[in-house]
Amino acid sequence: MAKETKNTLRDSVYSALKAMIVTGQIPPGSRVTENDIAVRLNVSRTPVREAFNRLERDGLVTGRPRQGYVVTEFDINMFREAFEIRELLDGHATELAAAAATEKDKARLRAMLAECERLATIPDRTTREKFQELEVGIDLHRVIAQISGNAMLHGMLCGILDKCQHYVWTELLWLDEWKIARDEHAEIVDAICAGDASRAGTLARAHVRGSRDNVLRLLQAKSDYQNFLARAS
Amino acid sequence: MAKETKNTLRDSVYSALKAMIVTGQIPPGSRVTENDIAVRLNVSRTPVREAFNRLERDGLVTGRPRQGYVVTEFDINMFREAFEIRELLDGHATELAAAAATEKDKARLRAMLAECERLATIPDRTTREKFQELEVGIDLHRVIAQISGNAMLHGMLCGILDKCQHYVWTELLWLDEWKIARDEHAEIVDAICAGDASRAGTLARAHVRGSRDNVLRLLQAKSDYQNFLARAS
DNA sequence: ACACTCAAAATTGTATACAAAATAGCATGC
DNA sequence: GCATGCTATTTTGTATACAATTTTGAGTGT
Repeated sequence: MAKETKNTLRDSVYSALKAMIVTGQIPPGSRVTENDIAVRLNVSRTPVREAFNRLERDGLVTGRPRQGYVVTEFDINMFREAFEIRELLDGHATELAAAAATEKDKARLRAMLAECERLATIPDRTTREKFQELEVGIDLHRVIAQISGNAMLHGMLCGILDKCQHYVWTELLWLDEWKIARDEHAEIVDAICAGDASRAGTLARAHVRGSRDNVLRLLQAKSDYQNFLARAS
Repeated sequence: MAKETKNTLRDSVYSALKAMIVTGQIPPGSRVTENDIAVRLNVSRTPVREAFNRLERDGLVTGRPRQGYVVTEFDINMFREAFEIRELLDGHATELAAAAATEKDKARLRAMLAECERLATIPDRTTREKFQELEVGIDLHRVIAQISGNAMLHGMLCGILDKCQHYVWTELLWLDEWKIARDEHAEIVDAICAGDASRAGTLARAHVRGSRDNVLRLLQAKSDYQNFLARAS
């Protein structure tokens, strides 16, 4: 994941807070106060405030005047919305990337695929390694968007991926294998390397829909389970 | 334009600053200091800082540590990028809206069309009235995105529209008539009212491309003219 | 036991003071 | 005359003090 911490405290706090939220250390729905974070990171409230402001703009927290901040809870509906947009953006970015990719870009994409494959085939791998595989898999999409050459598209796609990242992670880590996703990634990269924009775009859109369905199925199962528990009590 | 000023100073400052930038009162490329704005709006630097932070996140200003803020200059390339994304989002939003619009929504869209028509046919109208026509025309797209039911899509589209608004305005205000845009808007609304999602989407995408070409032509002409001046001197 | 009031605690909103860094302008040396 | 280095100014970065508001909880009256 691209660490872009400038030298200012505000940016450090922003990165730190974002990481805590995205990785679920601060769970969705929990209330966070400026003071908590300020004390925890040993800085004053000012940089924390600014970090919160930016996170609110990112949609990762929501804050109401004089009532503090709450880590945004992502319900199934928001997830659907996000992936609907992601299908559009990712599909288009992949089309553009297929037309724009240089040899260096293609090598980079292939290297990421190889890294995924390596991480996937480690015997008795740890959670950390599964986590890394997911991370590289998501990063692949970021890099494709970057290759597309449309900086604004890249920025917006990164924003959406950040928002969904925690959910994708917490849900998908339950599975042991993502062979389908790996194969799909490989196909997309192939199409990009072949310069087949139309095919790359189609594959990318299908891939996003597939990921969405995967996570939705798990979210639904969890929801059903909780309903079952509630009814049983 | 939707005024969403909460009761906090920060939000007022944000709205005020955004309005000043979007309308070009603070021209692109100009440097703005926190103190200027603080004095101008008679508040302390704190809320101004936070407003700047949010504007930076919106992409309306760019700030580098200890060097202040600069109103983002939108070059032709960024404009192309923005409209490329807008075509995707607006097209999709319009498709969704055609499927989701209630009778009340349809009435609202038709009322906006009528308002455009009224403003366009005022004899000897002032710049203010031309300005209003453009504003309602852009708002139409915001409302369509809202009707789509995808809140995230709506938010992202509004962000892009804000970023482009100043450029669209300053360029298009040179023209006296936008009959083509008005006709296209009417067709789109018709398709939405008829529930024809596919046609509505296609029309919307074509409309965005048309608007883009209009503005690009003017931007290009201006650029050519400045090159001509530079070479003549 | 329940509801209502009021006060205290917690928390953000705003202002301001001070520190750190960058820029600009001036003076000095070559 | 030009470059270089230093200082003075400007401007943001951070901390902190205080104000405003919301929440919480205890205490009292019915």
